[in-house]
Amino acid sequence: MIGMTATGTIVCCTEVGPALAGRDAERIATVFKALGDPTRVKLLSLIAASDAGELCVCDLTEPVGLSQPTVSHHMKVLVDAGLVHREQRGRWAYYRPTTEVLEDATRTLIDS
Amino acid sequence: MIGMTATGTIVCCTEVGPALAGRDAERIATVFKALGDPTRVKLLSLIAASDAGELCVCDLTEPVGLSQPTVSHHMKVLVDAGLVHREQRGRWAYYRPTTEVLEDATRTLIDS
DNA sequence: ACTTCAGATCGACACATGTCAATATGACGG
DNA sequence: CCGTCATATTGACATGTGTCGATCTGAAGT
Repeated sequence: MIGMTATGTIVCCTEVGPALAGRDAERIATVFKALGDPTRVKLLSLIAASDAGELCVCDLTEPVGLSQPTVSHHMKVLVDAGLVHREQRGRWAYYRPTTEVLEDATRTLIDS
Repeated sequence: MIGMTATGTIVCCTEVGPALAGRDAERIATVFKALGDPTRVKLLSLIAASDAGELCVCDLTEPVGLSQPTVSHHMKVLVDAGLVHREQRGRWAYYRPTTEVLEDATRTLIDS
């Protein structure tokens, strides 16, 4: 926006609405940051596209071509961001996507 | 998924659909990574919420409390990700959000 | 042309992040 | 209980990232 001071100088800056609160911005950034890595994008898409709607780590290491600890680490990031839900059944850990979190983050970012 | 080998051993892993192609995953990750920082979340929300639908750098430094070079750097990241459009008018550079990119990334991630 | 002003780029620094091998944990089967 | 299997955690390392001060680039105005 272009305005003008009392002396006639053209200025650009005008007052602007308040930014998102710091905590909100950090919460939203955490969600997006979790998806800011190609490996985690692949992992989530694999789970979302699976027939059963859930997969365990052993299903995931081979498609992404990374070691088991690395996949485990990435899954923890996705869980901490609230993007997937972890359920232990016997020896295996099953992961299922929770799509609302991504939708909420996007809405909060755009609407407010 | 739980299956069983010819010898009767219970196994977990079954074949699974192919992951997103590497380039698609990287393209999507670039978009989300750009939003994976609280400062950039604030910047985009400030622009999206502004009355004119666009803002210049001088409007943005004060709300986020960072130096001009740092804000400039963050805006470049957002532009490179395709999340905002940059237009030079006179001395000022105006930024406007391009929401389709975020929607597309989300859709590609979830649907395929 | 010289100055001023908005914004971008550069160089440097501290800190975060992705990766792996090695090890720990915890569940199941014999 | 003892071994095995699936997964998590730890420690280490290279690379990436956010930030700033200093400087460069261009556009107006005088």
